[in-house]
Amino acid sequence: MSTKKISEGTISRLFIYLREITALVRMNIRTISSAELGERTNLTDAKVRKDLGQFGQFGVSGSGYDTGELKVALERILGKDKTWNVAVVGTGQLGSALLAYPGFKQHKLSVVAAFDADTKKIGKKISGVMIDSIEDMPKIIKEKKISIGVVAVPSESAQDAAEKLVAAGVSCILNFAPTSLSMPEKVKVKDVDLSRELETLSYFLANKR
Amino acid sequence: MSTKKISEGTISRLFIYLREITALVRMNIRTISSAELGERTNLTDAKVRKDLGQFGQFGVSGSGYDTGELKVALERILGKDKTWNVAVVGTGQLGSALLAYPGFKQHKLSVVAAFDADTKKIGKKISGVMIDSIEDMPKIIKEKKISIGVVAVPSESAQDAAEKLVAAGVSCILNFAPTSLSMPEKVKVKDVDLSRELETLSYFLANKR
DNA sequence: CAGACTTTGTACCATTTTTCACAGAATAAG
DNA sequence: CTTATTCTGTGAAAAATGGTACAAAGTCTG
Repeated sequence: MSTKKISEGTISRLFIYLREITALVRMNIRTISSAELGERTNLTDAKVRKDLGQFGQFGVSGSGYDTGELKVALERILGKDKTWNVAVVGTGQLGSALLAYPGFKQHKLSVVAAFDADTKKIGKKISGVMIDSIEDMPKIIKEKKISIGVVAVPSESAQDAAEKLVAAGVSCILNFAPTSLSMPEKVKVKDVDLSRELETLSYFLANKR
Repeated sequence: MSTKKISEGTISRLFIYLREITALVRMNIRTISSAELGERTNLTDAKVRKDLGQFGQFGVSGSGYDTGELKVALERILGKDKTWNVAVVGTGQLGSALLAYPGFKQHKLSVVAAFDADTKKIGKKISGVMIDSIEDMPKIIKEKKISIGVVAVPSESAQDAAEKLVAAGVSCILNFAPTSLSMPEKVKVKDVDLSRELETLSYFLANKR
């Protein structure tokens, strides 16, 4: 394994490159230059080369990158060959939508458990996933080898839900609650806050010249 | 207006501060120090002061920030005093969920139009919003003074949908399609790509040591 | 009202990220 | 084979971001 640490920005962009490269392969385009890949992803050629360069030398001077080769390399780098198990906490409007969301499966993530505090919901199924009691979380997380927890509860309960997930053993949290979670260093937290995205747009509109 | 450009990161954090401050005001807490605000938002005191400092001097040495005053100031800075109109293109699974999403209203965004290419859907309502034909987009966007367009169509049609929105007059795009949109400089594009967030988590899991 | 304490605003420094720019490698053309 | 062209990989410069530290300003206490 390479020793230097790769920035989150780079990782995020690698997925963008992979998406584009996959489309190119499908179109039977065999090679692409950093300049054109940059064009297609709205990034600069230098950034493309720097990002890719961190993992070795894929390019060929004078002709560019071989799409097929690059696709395989990126998939390996990005760990697209493994599947991870996911648990969703909260089965309200948002939680239910997430349970139905096909994107998890598409990205090798398998939603294998759902939890809710409402005892009336326990034992029922949503999109084929059984709803369990929060109390059974430690047992189920361990049994089903779940490593990603999705927090889809109201803000007030978000910190608590996240702590329970971490205590039960997950190492990544995907947080949909619009609140800042305090988590130990070792836990990876990813906030998905649609409100804030929307608000940023408001700011742009209010301040555009 | 201040002349220097404010970074997107700062803007995003201002909304976090505002959220926290709003909660504090509700709890009748009158002042707060940058240190404590930082604690509550998982940011450092210096960053809080630096962010706020870019818009003037709100703090009082020795006692901190007046929550009521700061709330008003932030709301003004962030344009929360105005309401913006939104149109959603695409009324499939995701589009429908967005039309039902209460977060828009909560953030002074009003979804006043929806468009779909499927003629069978036109004329129907989802969550109280009428679905119109893409052809009528220019007229409706203008009439209803819509400034934000939400792209909730499949990747293949995303670029086209975005271009139509921009041609009709919107200046911000919220893009849910997992593809990179090419847009004129002046248009603000915000990508919301749950897949990529998920994938980044996968990468973290695959490479955590 | 003096001295101890708190807390801001900012200048300075460190680190990370982005951009620039160019030597050298591969290709293409005559 | 030689020359022109394309395009990578990467140092070095520049910009952005984040963190430290402290003077100055305000508050609190007796």
